Amino acid sequence: MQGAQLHSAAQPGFQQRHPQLQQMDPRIQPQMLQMMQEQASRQGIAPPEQAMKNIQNQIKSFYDHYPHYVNSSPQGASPNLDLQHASPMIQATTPIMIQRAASPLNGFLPSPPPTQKTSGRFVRHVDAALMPINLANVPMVHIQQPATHDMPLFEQNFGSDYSSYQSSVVDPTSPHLSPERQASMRAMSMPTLFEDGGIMSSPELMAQQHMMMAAAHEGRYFYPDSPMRIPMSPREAMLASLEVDASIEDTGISAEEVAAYISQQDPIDSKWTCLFPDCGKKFGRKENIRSHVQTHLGDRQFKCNHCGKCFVRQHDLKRHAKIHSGDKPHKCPCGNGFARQDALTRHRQRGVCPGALPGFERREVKRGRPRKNRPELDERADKASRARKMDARRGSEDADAGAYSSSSSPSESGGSNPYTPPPHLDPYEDEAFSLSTAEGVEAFIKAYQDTPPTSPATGGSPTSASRGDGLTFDLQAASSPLSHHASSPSSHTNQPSSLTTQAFDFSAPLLVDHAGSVSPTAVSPKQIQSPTAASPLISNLHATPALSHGMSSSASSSSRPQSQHQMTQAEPTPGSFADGVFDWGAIETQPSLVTDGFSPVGASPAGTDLWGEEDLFGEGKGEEWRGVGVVGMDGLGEEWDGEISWLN
DNA sequence: CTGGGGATGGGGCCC
DNA sequence: AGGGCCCCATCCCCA
Repeated sequence: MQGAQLHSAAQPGFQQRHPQLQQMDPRIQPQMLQMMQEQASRQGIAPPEQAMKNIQNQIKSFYDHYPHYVNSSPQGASPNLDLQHASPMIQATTPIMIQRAASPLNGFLPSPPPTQKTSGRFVRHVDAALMPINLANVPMVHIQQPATHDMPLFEQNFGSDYSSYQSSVVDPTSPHLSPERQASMRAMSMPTLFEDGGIMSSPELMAQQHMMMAAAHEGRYFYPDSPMRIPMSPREAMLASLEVDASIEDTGISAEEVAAYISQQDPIDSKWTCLFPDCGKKFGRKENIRSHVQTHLGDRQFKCNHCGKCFVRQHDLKRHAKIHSGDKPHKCPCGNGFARQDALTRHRQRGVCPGALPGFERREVKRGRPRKNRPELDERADKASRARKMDARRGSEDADAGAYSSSSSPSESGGSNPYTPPPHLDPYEDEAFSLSTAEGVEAFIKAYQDTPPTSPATGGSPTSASRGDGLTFDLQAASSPLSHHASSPSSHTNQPSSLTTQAFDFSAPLLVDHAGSVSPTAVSPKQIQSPTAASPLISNLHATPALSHGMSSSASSSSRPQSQHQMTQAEPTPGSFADGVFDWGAIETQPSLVTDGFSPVGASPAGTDLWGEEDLFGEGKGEEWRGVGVVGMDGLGEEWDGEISWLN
């Protein structure tokens, strides 16, 4: 706003067209106007009359506010001379960012002396970056060397309160800056004023900035090019030593104000108490409570120029500044890197990787919501067996009573949906469904069956279930061996005669070949199938009963469109996928596993056993593989382990 | 789509 | 000055 006014304040002929500026205030020097003219001429925008008046008012306001800049000038009312004597920081040909947005005359008028209290406890945060590029936003100010060597010392002019100066050291070539940031800073570097009466080019400026940073790095906290070896202020030196793109903000909060919130040291515990309302924290060290109170007051003087965040302590600023470099020097043996040591320590203490620290056992990395606690396989099999016995008994009773419709429509089967387990039922947690008694099982099954359908259902039947594609599975054949197998899961491995059993045992993988027959042989993901053909194959499989696990093989083979299946016999790959990937849990640990979600395929007569399929795609162990998984759910609401037939 | 839960980023603060 | 702990916010993954 103000900047925009200044922005339009100058153009060629500006001085001639507006002599009233000097007429109004003789302190306005020709050089000053010349500066404005030069600056504005680069902007190329004509000043409206109102803008000129605004400038007049602003200049007048400035000198009304800081009259001593006129009176104290050894050479009369010369703002320019005041500039030279104002501060060695300004006098030195050093890139110092003067951020005093409160005055639109940045770079033209001397910085005011340390103010008395400015804005109470509120932070008077100044961010030049928010201002448009104009006269008020000249980030780099170069002032020529003073003609005289008897300039006043920095401290004489400004006392010890350097914090009143919102200055910063900016090094666009800092290795801590990203290339993008460096480029942007180079682009933002404005020509420098007053350098030998002219304008200093950006490369020269950057070279000097680099010199100063180098000096700071070597512990020589003087402004370069200064024959007087003008020392930096302590804060400037501190920032220079940090070698970060930072600046010091004037928050307007005095030390006295901070101290006002610090109690006297407790004679008993030798601690200081924070007097800020509703705080009362105690601190054992004065400096700690001081910075604590500063956080209350918002007295954050250390500003990161990269993101604008401010900190109470320079230590925090320095630590923060590292995040902008993207550097993560703290490496874990697992390959992860961290910007901070404590982050690495925490990571290794979690035991989520091979780099776990001694004493912190490595555990499986599993992000996201964990699965429901599942009993061991034997326990699940036992419970499922009990459930199926109940299922079979219920099924036969219902068959006698004609309770099940042979229709595939859920509405025709009384709305019961065998694919929709009641979400509120958990037989492991709900005492109302104690599965140790027949009544409990009955209650569970009934509640299960009464659950309204929430997805397309195929209905239930004492002897069959129908898929959406019209294929009917022999559920009687499925459920009976299941019960048998569930009680002795290991007795059926690799026995073609117990295909339906294997479908829910999942202790061995199955392969559905082009003929529709199911092979229990352990198969490799490297089924012979071109990657391009694999994808449509999966969709075809999904639409057809290619996954006949859990159903009779005759049913699946009879309806398979054989032309779409070009699989050949798989080769067992011991030690590879065949060892573990066919276990559902192991599958999930494979990276990049993608599934299309559960698609119901079949159900037991009483609806207590469900099974469906999932298309799968994954990458791992240097291979890319696709497959179709089968997952079952027993009458207890528990998932069975799944199974995958690898297609490529 | 939503919510739960673990991992990480990062600030406050202590030592 | 720097390391480390605590805590909170956010991200990410999953059900």
